Amino acid sequence: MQSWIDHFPELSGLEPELRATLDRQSRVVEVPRGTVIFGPGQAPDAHLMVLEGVVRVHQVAENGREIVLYRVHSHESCVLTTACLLAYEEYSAEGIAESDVSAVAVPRTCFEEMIGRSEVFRRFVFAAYSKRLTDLFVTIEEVAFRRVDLRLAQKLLERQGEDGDILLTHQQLATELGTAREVVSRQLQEFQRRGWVAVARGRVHVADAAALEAFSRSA
Amino acid sequence: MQSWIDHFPELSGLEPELRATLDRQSRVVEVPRGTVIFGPGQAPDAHLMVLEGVVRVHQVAENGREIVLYRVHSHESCVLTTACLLAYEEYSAEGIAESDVSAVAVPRTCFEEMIGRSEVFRRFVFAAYSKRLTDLFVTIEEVAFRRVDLRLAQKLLERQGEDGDILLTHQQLATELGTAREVVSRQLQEFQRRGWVAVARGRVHVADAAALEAFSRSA
DNA sequence: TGTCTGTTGGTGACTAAGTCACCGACCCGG
DNA sequence: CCGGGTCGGTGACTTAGTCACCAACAGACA
Repeated sequence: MQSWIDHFPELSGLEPELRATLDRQSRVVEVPRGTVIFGPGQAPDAHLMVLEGVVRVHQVAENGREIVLYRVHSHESCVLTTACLLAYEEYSAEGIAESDVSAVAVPRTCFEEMIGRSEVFRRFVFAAYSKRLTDLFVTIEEVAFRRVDLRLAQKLLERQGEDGDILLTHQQLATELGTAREVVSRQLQEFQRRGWVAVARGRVHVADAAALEAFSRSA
Repeated sequence: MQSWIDHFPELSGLEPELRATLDRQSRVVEVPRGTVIFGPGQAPDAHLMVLEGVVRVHQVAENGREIVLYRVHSHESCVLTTACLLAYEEYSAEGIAESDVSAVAVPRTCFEEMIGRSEVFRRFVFAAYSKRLTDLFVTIEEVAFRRVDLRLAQKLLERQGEDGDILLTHQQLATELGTAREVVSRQLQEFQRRGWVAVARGRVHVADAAALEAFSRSA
């Protein structure tokens, strides 16, 4: 039998009976790009596991500035929905479907049953939690200690497409790094002067990935 | 019967049978001040719940700079040990006993049994996880967007003792905020000039808490 | 008691980053 | 082809972090 569960390698060892329960009680949901999945005042009612697409989690400060905390990709579990579910806590962070997303919604009762009865499922969930914690540790270290030019170079490499293009505005890049638009503009100018990128309205083209790579590693 | 479990209000509703199991299988450990509880290359072998004392979790960058991520206080659970236990992941963060600590060590098997069988215990653990995530979100926002002088003022208020004294060096305060020692020194000078604090070697005295408070809220 | 040593904090000069105000170029709908 | 909104560029300025260095201090010890 073919099921979404097959797409999650960590769940391959799931006990047959529990696997059937999970399959029966969960359902696939489609979320259009741009939907706010959770955020201040919006608690979800099920545990979400992403099948296809990307969810971006970011923090918005009162002064309006934003920073991207992390992303949830295909075949990852969105622990923040879980945390909301189980601890009834309020978050200032917001989760947005960055592309059209298809995900599996596991109802609360089913989630709890799985956690209780399956070692495999438990390990899956806790692994997702530790990944988030580690991601956040790294983010904090980068924001606190690493120079913006190095981080920008790295981000450009991360987010370039097949053709080396990045379809983001300077403001969006600034949000990725938690810095200001002007800073990104100036750094991109410098990168362009050095021949590493070509900038156009709403787009950055990586022209010399090797040089950017070397630069981003240089400290 | 008197047990350490009584000190954890979230566990008060624990099912009697499970409570007995937990009590029987766990043991209290004493950890002297300064002990590295977990860190790169040091995975713990049990889930830790703090009875008395404080554990500081901080991140050390390659360049040697440090930042305090969060603290685990009495009657809180140290989720990072759990994450290590269940996900076998490596962390760059380090946990240190900031004072003499007494804690309860719950062995892995017992922890898993409790998670599996008790809704109350499950909720306790997940609540601890969400608290950590939220703490980290706030930390990131502060580091990325808030001025150091405001954050320093806030930190001084947080960490002053009964008598208004803070027994930390400028370097230690800098680590609390993830900034540089010189920056802290200069800000403290300015605070002293304004009559808000009195600085001495290895010590800062809060002289006008109200003014610091107003200042730290001023943006 | 004086000396030595490691720790702590002070300082100036400089670079990096963030802020503010403003402008011009571009894009799309009408 | 006009007009409003978005996007990016710029100069002047403030805030933060870095670097190199020194002086004051505390505790160990001869």
